[in-house]
Order: sequence, then structure tokens, then C-alpha cells
Amino acid sequence: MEEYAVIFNQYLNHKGLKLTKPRRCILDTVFSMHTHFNAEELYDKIRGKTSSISLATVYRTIPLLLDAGLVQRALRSEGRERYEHIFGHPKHIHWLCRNCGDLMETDLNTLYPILEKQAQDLKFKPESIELNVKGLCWKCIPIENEKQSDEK
Amino acid sequence: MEEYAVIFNQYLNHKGLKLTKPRRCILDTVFSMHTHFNAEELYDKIRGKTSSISLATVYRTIPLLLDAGLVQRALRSEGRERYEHIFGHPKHIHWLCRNCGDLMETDLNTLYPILEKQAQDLKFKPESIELNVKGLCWKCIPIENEKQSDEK
DNA sequence: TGTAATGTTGTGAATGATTTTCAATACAAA
DNA sequence: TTTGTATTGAAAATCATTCACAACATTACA
Ligand SMILES: [Mn+2]
Ligand SMILES: [Mn+2]
Ligand SMILES: [Zn+2]
Ligand SMILES: [Zn+2]
Repeated sequence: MEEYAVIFNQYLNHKGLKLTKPRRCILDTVFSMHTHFNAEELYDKIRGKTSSISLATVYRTIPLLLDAGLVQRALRSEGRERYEHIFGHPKHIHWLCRNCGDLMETDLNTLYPILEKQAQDLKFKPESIELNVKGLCWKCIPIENEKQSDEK
Repeated sequence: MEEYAVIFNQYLNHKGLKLTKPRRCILDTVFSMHTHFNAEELYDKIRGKTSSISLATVYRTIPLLLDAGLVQRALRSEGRERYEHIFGHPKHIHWLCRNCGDLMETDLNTLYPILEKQAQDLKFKPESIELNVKGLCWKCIPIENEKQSDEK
């Protein structure tokens, strides 16, 4: 069994729940995708497989995956929650271009010491961190500049 | 005219729009509130005043305030977007307790040098930053510990 | 072995925040 | 005044997410 499945199984047992076939299928699909996804995209991906699972079950399973620490919320977009699996992934910063929608990621580790210091001062026990920067990517900066000079 | 109103007015002119009475009222209400708010809370606050404004107009005005740089999205909660005015406010980190819902804020300035370095490397032009930490506040850490020992 | 208890699922309906539609208004320029 | 454009409130529509519920599956245990 894959390590993520072991973790999910342990989590479920701990909660008195079981790693059923639908849950297993959703779990595997989540770890087969290496991009951010929303509930519907996850559902669509599963539909292609032999076993078909209802959208409601997908929605029901996501909170379990979050709670188990295997998945985290990513940048919400177009009115939908987006997620990404995080097992084995280093935490990262999201850089979203407001013009073309491109998403870049960079390391968050360098910020840890400062954040931990602040957490200590607050006596806060962090469990998840979300750092999103919105702006313009290198491709869109010149485009925006043109617009501005047009307006003049 | 208050400085925030000057800024909003300039922004609207730039877009070929006008600072109407409803917009002015919404703007003032936003700057009279010093907590995070959602669309409905803002609407409720306005209802108390002499001039009554429709919820649709509130929803229509919020994106303008965001775009003008006077308001930013804060931590989304309970399925609703939350906002806060930012004119004259230093950017800050949000620390949300997943148990009691308490929200704390700390300074973001100390993280700037590192973020700017990364932005340079990406050739990214940041326009807004959102840093949210979820976990347990000092009041709830002991409560959570009790739960865990109960379970054993 | 049968049966109760409990958790799980798919289906379809409900919920509710946000957006859209549309007819009426405001207001400024011609 | 006439005309054009932006703005508004009210009501309806949208649509992601949750809920209700009946049918199943699996285990506990008499
Ligand atoms: Mn990511
Ligand atoms: Mn804040
Ligand atoms: Zn871009
Ligand atoms: Zn707390």
C-alpha cells in the first residue's frame, strides 16, 4: 500500500471510519494529479475510470483528506475551492497573475524562521499556512505597460 | 473630502464612473468599520442609516473598492468572502484559531525582503499579498490536549 | 446462522452567496 | 428638450456545495 494510503487508512481508523472502495479511488485519483484541482475536476477525472463515484461522495471525502493532512486548500478561483495533495510536497508560495491566470510556486521554507518566531510570541500552534501573492507575471508586465500608455 | 474618498473618486473618474450617493455611502461605511466584514454585514450596517441601499449595489461596489486598492479580501469564512479596508493599514498576517474562531493579526513587514527577493527572481510584480495561518490559539491548545488524552 | 447496529453511498432536492436581468432613474451634454 | 450613458433596486437566475433519505455493506454478537 502506498504511504499516503497508509496514512489515510490510519486516519480513518482513528475516526472509526473505513477505507472503502470509493474513498480509495478518490484518494488515488488525488495523488495521480499533480496540479491544483477543484471538486468537479476531480469528479471528472474519476468518471473516466471503471468505477464511477457520485459527486456527493467526492465532496464528502475532500474534508477527510484535508483533516488527514494529505490535501490542502489552494488558491480559490472562479468561485470554487481548489485543492492540492501535499504529502511529500514542500509548502510553497502561490504567485497568481491577475492578467493571464498563470500560477507559479516558490519555496516557503525561507520564511519559516520568522513565522515561527511570531507564532511563539502569539503562543499560536500553526497547522496550515497559505501564502498567496497576486499581481502580474513577467509576460504580462509589458502588456499592462502598453495599456497604460494607450490611455494617456 | 477624506483621503480615501479622494482616491476612490480618482479611481472612478479614471474608469469613467461617478462617485454617486450610494457608492459614497458604502465607502464611508466600509471605513467606519474596523473589523473584517462580509457583504451582508456591510449591508446591515448601511440599513441602519437614513439612506437605504440594495444588497445588489453593495455587491457591485465591493469589486470597485478592491480594484481601487482601498479594500482587500481577508480570510474567507463560513462560505462567505470577507473584506477589510486597507487604506492606511499596514499589511498583516492573519492567524485563525480553528477551534474558537479567534483571529489575530501580526506584522507582515519582516517578511518583505524575502518576498521581494523571490518576486525579483520570478520577474513578478506583486500587487496584493495574503498570508493566512490556521491552527490553535493559546486558549485552545490546552483544550485540544485534553481531548487527545480523553481518547486514549 | 440470523439479526441488529452502524457506517456508506447515489440520487435528487435544497440551500444560499453571489450575479444577472431589466425596467426605471439620474444626470450631463448637445 | 432630446439623447445617451451610467446607475439603481427588485426580483429572478446561477451554481457550488450540502442535505435528506432510502438502499447497501459490513461488522458485532445473540
Ligand atoms: Mn500549489
Ligand atoms: Mn485583517
Ligand atoms: Zn500573466
Ligand atoms: Zn482558539
